[in-house]
Amino acid sequence: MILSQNFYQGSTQKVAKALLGQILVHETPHGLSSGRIVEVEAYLPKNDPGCHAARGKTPRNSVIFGPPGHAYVYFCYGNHFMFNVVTEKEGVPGAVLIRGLEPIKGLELMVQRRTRFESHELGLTNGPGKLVQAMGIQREHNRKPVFKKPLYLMEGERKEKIGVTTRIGLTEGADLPLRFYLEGNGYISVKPGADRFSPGMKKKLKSSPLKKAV
DNA sequence: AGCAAGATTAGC
DNA sequence: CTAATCTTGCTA
Repeated sequence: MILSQNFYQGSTQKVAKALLGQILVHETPHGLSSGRIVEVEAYLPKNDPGCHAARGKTPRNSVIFGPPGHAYVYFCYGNHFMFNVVTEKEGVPGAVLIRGLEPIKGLELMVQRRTRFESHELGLTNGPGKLVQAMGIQREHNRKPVFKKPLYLMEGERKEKIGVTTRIGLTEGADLPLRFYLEGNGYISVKPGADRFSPGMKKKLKSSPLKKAV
């Protein structure tokens, strides 16, 4: 069953956890590829400086303010796209970033889409930029519904426990525990406990070394 | 109009 | 550890 639009209209954190274990599917002329969601991050409507919507509505982020169940595809660092699903009812800005997939179908297709990097299977979908590439998600998918073909989410299964950590790579709101993942899964982008800083955060730390980031 | 920063990745 | 790479949004 394809997840219906009302699956996404709840609170962002709730939807983020509910998305773990669900299946992301993309049907293209080249074939079908799919993967199970194993890692996500929540971006909240309120008190979340890390959310793109935190500084108000702009042409780029306006889709997060719109109705739930739509894709927010964001171009980052000049090389990579991020795939988010819009949450909350219309007018309330919230989104969930998909950060890790466990490949199910279309492995060949995924490898093909990422061949130029000669990635091994584990490196195929264990990161937001990677899975977007492996699934063949593109700029055009921005603002498209994810409760309709060709790019949509299906009901999956979750047996694993949900782990929680802070979000990865943020300069603002980096201390909030809004990253959720399936414990023990091999397709998690960054292992819990590993410290990693975004270029922006490094710069920030450098300019004020005394100001320790909690 | 110009510039800095960014929800990352791969390669040294 | 750091360059790559380019769009967006802010500042002048």
